Amino acid sequence: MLGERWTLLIVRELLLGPKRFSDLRARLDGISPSVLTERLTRLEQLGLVGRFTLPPPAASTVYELTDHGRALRPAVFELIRWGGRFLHPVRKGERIEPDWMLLALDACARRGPSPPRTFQLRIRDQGKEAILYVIGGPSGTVVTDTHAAAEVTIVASVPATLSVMSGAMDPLEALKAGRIKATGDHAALAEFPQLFDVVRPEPQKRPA
Amino acid sequence: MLGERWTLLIVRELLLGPKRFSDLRARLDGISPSVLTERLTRLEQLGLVGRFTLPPPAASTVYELTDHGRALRPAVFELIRWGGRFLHPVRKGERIEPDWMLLALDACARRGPSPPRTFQLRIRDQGKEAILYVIGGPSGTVVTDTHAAAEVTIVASVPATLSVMSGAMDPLEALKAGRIKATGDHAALAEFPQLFDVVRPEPQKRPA
DNA sequence: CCGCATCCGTTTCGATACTG
DNA sequence: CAGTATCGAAACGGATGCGG
Repeated sequence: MLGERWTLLIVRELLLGPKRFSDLRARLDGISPSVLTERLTRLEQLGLVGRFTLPPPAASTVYELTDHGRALRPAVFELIRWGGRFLHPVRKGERIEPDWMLLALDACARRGPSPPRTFQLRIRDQGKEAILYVIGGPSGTVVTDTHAAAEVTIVASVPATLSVMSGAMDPLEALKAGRIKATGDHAALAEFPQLFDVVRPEPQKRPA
Repeated sequence: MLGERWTLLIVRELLLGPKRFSDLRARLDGISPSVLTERLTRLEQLGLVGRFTLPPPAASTVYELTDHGRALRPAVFELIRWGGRFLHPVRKGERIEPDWMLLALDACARRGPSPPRTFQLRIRDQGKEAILYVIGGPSGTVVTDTHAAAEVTIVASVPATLSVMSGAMDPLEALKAGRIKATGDHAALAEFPQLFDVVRPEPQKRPA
């Protein structure tokens, strides 16, 4: 059901929420409309994706994961965690949508105890921005909104975020070097990487 | 790296141990030799698979996962767990290799506390047999050999094993009905399903 | 615009035959 | 046994068109 090209990538996109046909097309580099149609139809038949028409005035079609589809989240997260090992350093021309980082940070959030801090993270790339909250404590989570006040707000690019969360670059050094910006309790910043479990990429191998 | 057809299935096969070209071909229904060659070559370039020549007198080539490849185990396991919801009942003509069940049982083994029993399981289908040990206790595991003595030995087909482990069929009833055979402490048999965390398939939906 | 359907040149696939 | 060679069928990417 999932082994064909594009299928798991479509599921990944829809894990971020319902999307329109053209949204999916724009976020999946190189997919052709006919293939996207075919995959969505098939995923709908399989019961992994539902198709809905928004009420007026929007009145456009959106695709959304069903319960069966959402159940793929742990599998996709494990694939994301695995893929992390090949992500350093980010290659030139590699497009990483900021809100993919929501999945990446969630997939890599430390499930055990971590410092009880709340960070607001604003990830910017190519005019797009994703805002998310990373919450430490007994069980870490990553969410798109929260009532808890963030002690620190970090503004960073996608590559800078990856470097800092993976521990490849120290947050305070990144701040000094201007790679990230931060407002709030700068001291808490040093604990940020402790909120994640990242497989450190070995410097040696970097397949094409 | 993994999105193409066959690739994840090849990884799944190799998670069970090193395999020869023709073994892989026989276990992947419908793959053509040229495609298998292409996929193996690519996986080797990517550093997920290694190719080795066995010392004489065997002197044949085997393919084996590298550390990077083996790191896919959690992702494959999550996919297996997810797929379990579509596995009941087993369709006619659906070929399930007995040793795939080693992966399935391992993927679904309850990670939390479970009854401290050891079961030997002999899964037979189409003249092939897989022998494995399911060990309960504080942390359940599934292995292919153990020094612990098994309290019960179960002999079952693939579909019967799936039915019993998922809780769809009670072990003692399965025994009475002749769907499985057992030697040893029959009373312990009733605890067998407690060694697994299985997503119970909803009877409603069963996509093609 | 959005959601496709259609067409077309290219790539890839599956099946089978064949070779070192 | 481990692939390579070949060939028709299917799938793909890209462009274009078209109705709502």
